[in-house]
Amino acid sequence: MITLTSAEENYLKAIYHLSDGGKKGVSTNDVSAEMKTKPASVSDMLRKLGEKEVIEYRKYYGLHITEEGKKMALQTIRKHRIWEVFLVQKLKFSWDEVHEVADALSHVKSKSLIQRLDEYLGYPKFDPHGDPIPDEFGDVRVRPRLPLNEIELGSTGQIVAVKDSSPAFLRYLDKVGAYIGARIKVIDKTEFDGSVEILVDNKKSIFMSKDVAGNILVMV
Amino acid sequence: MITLTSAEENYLKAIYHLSDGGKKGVSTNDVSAEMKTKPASVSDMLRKLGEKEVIEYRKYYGLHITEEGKKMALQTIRKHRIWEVFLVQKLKFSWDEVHEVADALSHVKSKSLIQRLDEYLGYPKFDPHGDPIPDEFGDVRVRPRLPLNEIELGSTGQIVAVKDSSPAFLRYLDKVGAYIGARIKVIDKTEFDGSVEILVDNKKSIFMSKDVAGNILVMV
DNA sequence: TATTATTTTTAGACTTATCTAAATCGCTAA
DNA sequence: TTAGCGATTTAGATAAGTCTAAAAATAATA
Ligand SMILES: [Mn+2]
Ligand SMILES: [Mn+2]
Ligand SMILES: [Mn+2]
Ligand SMILES: [Mn+2]
Repeated sequence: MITLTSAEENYLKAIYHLSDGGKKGVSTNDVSAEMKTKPASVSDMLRKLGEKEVIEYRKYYGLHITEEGKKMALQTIRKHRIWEVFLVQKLKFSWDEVHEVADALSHVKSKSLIQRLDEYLGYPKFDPHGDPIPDEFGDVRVRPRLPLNEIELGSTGQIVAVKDSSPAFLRYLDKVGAYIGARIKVIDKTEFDGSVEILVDNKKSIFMSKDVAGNILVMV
Repeated sequence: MITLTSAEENYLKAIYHLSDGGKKGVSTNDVSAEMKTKPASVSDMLRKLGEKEVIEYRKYYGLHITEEGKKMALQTIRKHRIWEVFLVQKLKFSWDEVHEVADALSHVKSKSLIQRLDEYLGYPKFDPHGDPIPDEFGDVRVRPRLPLNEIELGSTGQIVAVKDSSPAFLRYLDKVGAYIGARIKVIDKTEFDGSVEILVDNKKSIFMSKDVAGNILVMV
């Protein structure tokens, strides 16, 4: 049975995201940028993760996550997202405050803690940012979703997730009144700059830049 | 502002308990036994805690906890006990399973997490083992309480806490039907071996050895 | 009080995770 | 085809927390 330290779990989770769920190879510098640690530290960590066979690592050529690595990354992601649900739903944190705390909580080692928490929360399928929560086997419920700026003029849909979970972006969405679950309709699109205007819940109209719209994911 | 690592917090908490809340001095070996680490490791840690002035440490002569140290220990204890309440009340852990997990959770660094959790739980005053939860200023609600074996024959009272929180002891209490909050009456005492017999909630009679009775705390 | 026993500390080693500085590799542009 | 640049790894250092073995200090006992 492979066990990972908290640091190893964090690196593996970052690698899973960078590799787009295992589809792409990842470089040392990619990981360095994501983890905000120096490339030298990353090299050392990649060697360790390679020895534990959660990644396939070739010196100077980057890495690929293994099937075992994917499984473990998904379990870490599962814990992280379940804790985020708890913090927002039960403790009334706002969705821009939970990432760091959930990270710390997700490293607490206990067989039953996450099962019981999951049960307590009613087996949530998505986290506060709309990201799917893998089940205990690592299976993920995929929802087809598109960036808001790619939705056709006149179409309706529902905001289901955000690509950017940074506090700055999330607080901006709070300010303008966009939220996960909102029903939207695209009422104007400007080709020139890619900006869009949407109607939220048939009430409020919001104008947003292409940049913002590209980070909002919609299910049509 | 003094900050402690998780290990330092754990040592300081142990020291607080060993010193009976600051009343007694504590030796290196005491701490070693409590923490299950070697005396050599303890010496090193005591030096660090001394430098941070949470204890007053004289080589070869043991230590005394300082006022600042007491405050910090009480905050760690507060977090630990609040998490224990959460695990038992909300996640349905049994009271013999929560200590380790609560320990890990209590080291998560976040200004607001414990405040919000405390609020969510309705500001509990006691943990699942009947131990008082210090408030955010470190103030503790003291309840006068006596070991069950020191209660007079014929007296009534209420079980309010346990001295021994080991899983083995707690599971034994579960088995015989003793629990925090139970109304009891001492219906027999044997001078010879110190054993007692009690009536729980005017229904069930329980016979217990002096050893067991001495670890049950009663408010008369 | 002198010797022995116990307690405590020091010295040196190991592990994990990080850094800086220096060396090395691989790719690309001349 | 090779010089040079950027990416990557290696080497060596640091910090925290632990250990074992040995030294030193204190306490107990004869
Ligand atoms: Mn997150
Ligand atoms: Mn999230
Ligand atoms: Mn406890
Ligand atoms: Mn407790």
